[in-house]
Amino acid sequence: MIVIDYHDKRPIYEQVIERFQMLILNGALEPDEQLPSVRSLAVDLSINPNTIQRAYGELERRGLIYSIKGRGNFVSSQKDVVKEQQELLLEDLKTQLKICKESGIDSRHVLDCVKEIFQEVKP
Amino acid sequence: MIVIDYHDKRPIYEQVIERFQMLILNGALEPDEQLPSVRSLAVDLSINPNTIQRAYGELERRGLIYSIKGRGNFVSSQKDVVKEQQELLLEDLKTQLKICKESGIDSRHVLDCVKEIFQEVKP
DNA sequence: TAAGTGTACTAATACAGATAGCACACTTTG
DNA sequence: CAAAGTGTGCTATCTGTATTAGTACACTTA
Repeated sequence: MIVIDYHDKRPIYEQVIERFQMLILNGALEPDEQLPSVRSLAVDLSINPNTIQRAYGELERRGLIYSIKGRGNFVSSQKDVVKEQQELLLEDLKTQLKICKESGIDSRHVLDCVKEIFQEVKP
Repeated sequence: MIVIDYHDKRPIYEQVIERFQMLILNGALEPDEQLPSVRSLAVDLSINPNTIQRAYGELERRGLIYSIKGRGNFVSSQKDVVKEQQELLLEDLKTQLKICKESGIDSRHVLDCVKEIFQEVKP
């Protein structure tokens, strides 16, 4: 379910956050579905439980999951939160777009990238 | 010419690199134009000369500038390098686009962002 | 009761960012 | 020629963060 890329220079906990956030935002993980326990996931990924806990803590802070002591962590069921996090991703996208624009890249090249990633683009 | 944003969590030298790269890629800095000296820029920005040197070293590694001992650093005059760096920026953009797509964001919303940043988009 | 779970805390290690200071070679300018 | 400015390289130090390790406690489930 989760894969750590050690060639990625970002910290492990950030990778865990990003992966779970994707799975929640695109609906692969359904509301109230249980996440792997802190300890079991730590064993699976061969990393320290503290690192997983840190990631889960951040996901909870974002409202994407909720935790129940002694039971586990579960996917949040609020659609507002999904919308909100997607908006934040679009803000990041805008930042990258601005960099491209201010670096003299033509909008045509940018649109080509969008088409390439999203395959089909509605007119 | 260069502004450091201390609310930006990225390291200072990366900000310096990005700012100069933009100025070079969009043509604000012309080929063979001299950059501020390591020491003078360090004084201007109130940061350590080593940090500037690190940024200049990376810009030189990318082929965007060249340095002459005892004289200073100057903007490179090779257009290939500009193209190459713009391609790298587009790769970063693709990465962000993939994240958006895999997070269940519709291509319409992405296109809206492109339109917003680039104002006018050719059909 | 025992096992599994979340949570909180401390300690230790490792690395990167940034600063400080120094030394040397070179070029330009007076 | 001498001085000032420049790039370059080096070491040392401080700070913050990431990560691991270990422990302890409260809660839930089987």
